[in-house]
Parts: sequence; structure tokens; C-alpha cells
Amino acid sequence: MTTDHALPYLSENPSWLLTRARHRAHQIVTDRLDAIGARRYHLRVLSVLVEHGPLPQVAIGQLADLDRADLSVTVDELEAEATVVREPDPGDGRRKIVRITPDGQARVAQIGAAARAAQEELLAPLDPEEREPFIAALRKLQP
Amino acid sequence: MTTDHALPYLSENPSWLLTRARHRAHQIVTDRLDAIGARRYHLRVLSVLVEHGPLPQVAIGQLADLDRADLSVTVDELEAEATVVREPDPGDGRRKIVRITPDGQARVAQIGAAARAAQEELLAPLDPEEREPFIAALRKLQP
DNA sequence: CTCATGTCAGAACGACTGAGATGG
DNA sequence: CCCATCTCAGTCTTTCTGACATGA
Repeated sequence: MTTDHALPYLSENPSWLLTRARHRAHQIVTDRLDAIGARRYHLRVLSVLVEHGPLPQVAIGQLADLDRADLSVTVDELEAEATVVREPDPGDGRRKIVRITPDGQARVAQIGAAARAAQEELLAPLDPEEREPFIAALRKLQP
Repeated sequence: MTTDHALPYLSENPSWLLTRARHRAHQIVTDRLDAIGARRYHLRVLSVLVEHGPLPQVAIGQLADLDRADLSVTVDELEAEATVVREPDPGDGRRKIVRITPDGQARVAQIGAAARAAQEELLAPLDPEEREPFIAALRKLQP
């Protein structure tokens, strides 16, 4: 029991519980992606491309919360394995549109399977009926 | 709508929501501590000392999930501001017991107030009745 | 001898900064 | 001219590794 003015116990701090839970999530996702030779930045980029379709890099950066410098390197890597292509934006020569290639669909499906398995593993400790309220609360906490 | 085999949208990924929520929590806590010249490692160490009493560094490291190398530096800092002292363990010369000093209590209370304010700010977007289930779910997700 | 604890230096990782090239 | 986009190199912060000294 802590009083109202004392330093709260670490094990009771929501921010600490969040930090630890996300650390576990980070580990699970990293391990699952490692097993198929993919990185978390790849998942982030491909996820927004699947959700929104072909996008200029600046838009991917905003949606995936990725710095443009890191995004540049990440798209290099995805292009090297032919999962995506960079195309010039016909309407704006500064922009490069990133698009998932037909040949990349198999890779995207493979990474998608790993991502789904990771989410399942992450939420396994929760009863099915508490998952939705939990996710809804997480949404409310988004910046 | 995604199908069962597709790559899930980033915005629907629990691990992504967790990452973003913990990023916000991290920011809030860091800012509140910055304002009083404290760091997150200080909060972690002091929190377990308040919860468990004087402890050898190795135990603090386990409870606060802090590497012993980083713990060494952190205790240096807390000792420099006289918030804690290192005392030799009478029963084991390898160990150094870390204890909050009487003079350090004011500092601990100050850091505690910042920590409590941070938790309040973090959970502000949640309705009061959804906080307990949310925290309970977070607990279940701990590693 | 071995294992545990604490200390130190430095590496690894993720995230960020600043400058340059190109184009609107 | 100024601003936006992309690229590159390098910095910074946090976390982790490896080596060492001391003592159980």
C-alpha cells in the first residue's frame, strides 16, 4: 500500500507496465521476423502500403512514424529483394512512389503470416473477451 | 477489411498500438522528470527501493530490469546527489546495499509527485471505469 | 577453482540531425 | 528566391557485451 504522496511502486506504474508489455511485443515481433529474414521497419512500411496502396516516401514516413532517413534505407532494402519498386511521381518530380510489386506479394504474405502469428502470441495471455476492450483502450492512448 | 491471410494494417496491430502508447508514456515521464532534473533510471531504482527497502545492486537490477552496468552508473548519480548511499553488505563482501538516505526523502517525494502526475496524464484519455481492466490486461502481458 | 558481484570501456541498436542534390 | 523531397553521413540515447577485480 502506498499513500497518496509517496513514490508509487514500480510494479504498479501503468507506464512501467506499458514499457514491459511493449518490450515483450518487440521481442516477439523481432523474433518472428528474424526467422524469415525480415526487419521491423520492413513490416511497418509494407503494412502501410497494404493499407493505403502506393505512396510517396514522405507519406509512408508519416503513417509508419519512420524518419525519412531511415525510410530511405528501408526502401533500399525492400527494393533490393524486389518486394517494392520506386517509381517517379508523374505529378511531382521530387517524390518517389513506392509500390508493392506482383512478385513481392509472396514475400508480403510471408511477412503478414509472421506478423499475425506474433499478434496471436502477444495476446495469448488475455481472455478472448478482454482483448477488444484492451485494444480500444490502447487506441485512446495513441499520441 | 483484411482477410485472414493478408498482412494486417499497421493501425490495427496490437503490437504497434503498444509501441505507440509506450512511446507517449515514455515522453510524458521523461518530460516530467526532466523538469526536476531526474532521469527515468533514477525513478526505476528509487521505486524498487521504496517498495522493497534497502537492497544489493544485483537485486535492484532484477526488480527494475536494469543491467548491472547501467545500475552502477545510476547509483553513482543518486549517490552524488546524496539521495542514496552504498553500504557494504555485512554478510557478503561482494555486495553493496543501496539505501535511501533520510536527506534523500525530500528528493524521493519530489520524484514521486512527478511520477504520479505523469501516470495521471498518461491515463487521462481513458474513462475511469476502463482503467482497472486496462491495467489488469497489461499485467497479464508482462514477460 | 568456480561462481557471483560490481565496475568500466565500448559495441549495437533505434531514432534523430544537418547538409547536399534535385525539383516545385 | 524559398520550400519540399530524397539521400547520405554522422550523432545521440538507450541498452547490451566483454573483460576485469574482488570476494564467497
